[in-house]
Amino acid sequence: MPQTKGGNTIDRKEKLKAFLKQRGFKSTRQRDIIADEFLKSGEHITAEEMYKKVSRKHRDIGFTTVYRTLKLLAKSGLATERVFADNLTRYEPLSAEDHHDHLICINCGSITEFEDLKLERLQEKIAGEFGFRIVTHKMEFYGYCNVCGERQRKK
Amino acid sequence: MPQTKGGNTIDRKEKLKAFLKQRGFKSTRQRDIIADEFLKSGEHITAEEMYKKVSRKHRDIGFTTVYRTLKLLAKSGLATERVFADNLTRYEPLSAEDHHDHLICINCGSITEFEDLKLERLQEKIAGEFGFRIVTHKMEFYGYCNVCGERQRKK
DNA sequence: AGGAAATTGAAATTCATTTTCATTTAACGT
DNA sequence: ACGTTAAATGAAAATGAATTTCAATTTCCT
Ligand SMILES: [Mn+2]
Ligand SMILES: [Mn+2]
Ligand SMILES: [Zn+2]
Ligand SMILES: [Zn+2]
Repeated sequence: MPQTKGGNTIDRKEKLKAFLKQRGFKSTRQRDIIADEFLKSGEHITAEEMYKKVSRKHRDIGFTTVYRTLKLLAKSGLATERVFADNLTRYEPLSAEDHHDHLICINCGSITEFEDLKLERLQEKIAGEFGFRIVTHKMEFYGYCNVCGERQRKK
Repeated sequence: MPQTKGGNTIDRKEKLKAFLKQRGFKSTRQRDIIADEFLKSGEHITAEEMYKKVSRKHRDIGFTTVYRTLKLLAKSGLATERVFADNLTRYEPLSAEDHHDHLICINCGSITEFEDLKLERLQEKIAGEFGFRIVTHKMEFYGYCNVCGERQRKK
């Protein structure tokens, strides 16, 4: 039973259905398959990657639909859009309440997540000094992960 | 005498010349003009915007040269490349030693800069807990600046 | 089942960025 | 100053991810 951030896959698919119904959108075979694959993947995945993954089993599902479904998941609150330094749009399963930031290795590309309340509070404090009301923020660290850092030191 | 971050324009143009010479690159009329306009502008400017600005006075200078010169300035350490949420590459005059982060208004687009040592230290601390060695980071706040925040409250 | 409205997927479009290539120009030695 | 060579320039073309278009298909509701 693959447990993912923010709830299990079944709960989330319910949430998607509710979202669709509420907006007058339709439940389709394609959306079901894509949401399923996506929600259990737990990655920071691009539309292209997601398309490749889905189309292995389902040749008839097109890239455009995958692309649109990921956008839809983001709008429904089940996914978050992220753009890191490579300038590709990535999606990750995430409920609206969750929040975390990222450590990105510039050597191996690994992405580590973290959550730090002190950091969030300090951000609010800094913004407050400028009379600035934060809606979202982007906090990313680029450098060497512990694996790549070790390897480098040995050289 | 327009004083810009990280030194005056003349100093910086010296630095550029040194960089060019050291690498076997050439000093050209175009590079001179573009660097001049750019260094005294002090903005977060796109290649397109910079091109428009430059080409008003110098119709013969092409977009490609502006684009390439901005990249060159970045490599020489006189400019920093930034990509904010609109996904356009912007350049700002900046010496290598300087560092600051940004508050970006999602209503009026204004960009405010700040520097916070506590924040920088906390970032190091967090990274350290993962054995992660930071090379660069991206810290951006998106929300309402004090002007737009006020206006909104009045509605 | 019937019909309106949404969805799909292939292809086309957009748009910033980057590359190509023929021509021009700067730098250096003579 | 002159010639040589390598770099720079600028127009145009290419790239590539993101987005839109549109005819055909599917879903949803009565
Ligand atoms: Mn994440
Ligand atoms: Mn800045
Ligand atoms: Zn790594
Ligand atoms: Zn504002």
